[in-house]
Amino acid sequence: MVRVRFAPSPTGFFHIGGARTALFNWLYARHVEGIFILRIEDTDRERHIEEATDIILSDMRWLGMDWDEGPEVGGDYGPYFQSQRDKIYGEYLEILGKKDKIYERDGAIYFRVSQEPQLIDDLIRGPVYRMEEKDFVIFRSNGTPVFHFVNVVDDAAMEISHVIRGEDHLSNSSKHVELFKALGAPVPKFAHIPLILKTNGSGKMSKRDVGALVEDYRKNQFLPEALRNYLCLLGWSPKDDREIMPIEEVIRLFDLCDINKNNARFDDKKLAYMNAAYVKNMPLEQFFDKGKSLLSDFNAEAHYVDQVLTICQEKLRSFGELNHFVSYFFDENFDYDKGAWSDLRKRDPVLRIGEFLSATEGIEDFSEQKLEEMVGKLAEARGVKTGDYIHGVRFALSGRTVGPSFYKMVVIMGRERVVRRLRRALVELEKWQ
RNA sequence: GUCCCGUUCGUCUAGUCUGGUCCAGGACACAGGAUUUUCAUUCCUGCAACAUGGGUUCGAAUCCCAUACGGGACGCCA
Repeated sequence: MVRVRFAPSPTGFFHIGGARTALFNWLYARHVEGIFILRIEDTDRERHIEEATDIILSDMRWLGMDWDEGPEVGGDYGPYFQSQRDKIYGEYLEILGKKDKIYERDGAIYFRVSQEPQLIDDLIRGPVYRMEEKDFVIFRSNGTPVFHFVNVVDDAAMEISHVIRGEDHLSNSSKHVELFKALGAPVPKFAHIPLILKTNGSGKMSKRDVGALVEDYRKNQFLPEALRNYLCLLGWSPKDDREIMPIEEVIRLFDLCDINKNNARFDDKKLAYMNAAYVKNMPLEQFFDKGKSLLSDFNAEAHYVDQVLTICQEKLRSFGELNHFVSYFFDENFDYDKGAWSDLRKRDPVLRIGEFLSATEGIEDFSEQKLEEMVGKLAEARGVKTGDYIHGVRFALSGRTVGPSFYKMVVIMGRERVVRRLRRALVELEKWQ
């Protein structure tokens, strides 16, 4: 039975690198129908463990990862918080004592290394040999156990079969292999996954980098499926050029031996592209639900909101932009974009807006088709391009030169609102000419 | 400094194990163009890489060695 674990330290943040490590563990467990364990490594008692743990649990759930054993779900190998496993650590320390593998110095307990090269059986990198030269502390002089010790004891006690973790731990693995052997426990298989490098600059991504935290993406309304999909592709690929793919398909194909050896640089542009693709392909019902919750501040009629959302889906790249993208639909006091105006003014916008306004009075049916015909006739009669009307009127109605499909926008706004806004624009833009 | 890992377009990658089908494929980004409605949509086109040097071989992106470069680890942090 494959048993893997993700063992974060509750630092108060859940960063992208940790999320990817968790994801690869989860994918592998689901692929082989094994057990995915979440273990909280809270040996550093100084910190606020409850809140910090909640952040990890919440962000993992947001990304769609569930765990078979761990906090809130329990399991036969608990407790799953290291702070509650002192008794177990004491027992394992005794084993090392009986085998004469440890000694005390300055109040701390040291582990005696063998000074022989240790084999790290790595599924991604192949066999790696590394020798640990110096004895190291496993219990501090204040009586608390150290990471290397608790990590190995827990992996042994929880019968972890595969240790999937970041490559920054590869050098630690020689310590850990020695500990497993000294404890008389089977040495697990290892899979050291490549690191995620900063988008700009050198070195691995750290908590302080922009966009390094999962919560940043939640706040900015990224779709979790998109972030997850992107993370799957950082160091792994289906090898057939597919990129946007359902998680079930990733689970079906995922295997440790297909993970890349080299580090990957985080590319926020590609993530943004993926998020846009997910937004565009969202089922309309889901798009409505998500959109409505974000637009609740506008206090607009539900039907109007639905209509606005419907015409915006194809243009929207991120829900983080939704509020701004549609604000003028609901707010009569929108501003006119001065930069856009300077590009527009050579098209005689005030003249076109006036003509458009007069013409709308002549059509009974305020529909896309009629409006399009109307603009076509106007343009022909005046010898200008239809775009001149569209640009000018869009600006009058929204203060911008970009937005959803023009005729759809006009129809949804409705005659009354359109007329009111065009009149206001004529008065204000007159001064700008 | 010591030890460990890595090196294909600017970025993510396919191809490397099982050398010839690769004058290296896809995607993002970027640059042009098209859609007689803007574009932050869609489509098309273009740009662009096997780190370097040796070796093995009829033949090397693919195997071996060295160098360079990048990354990581060397805590009574995790």
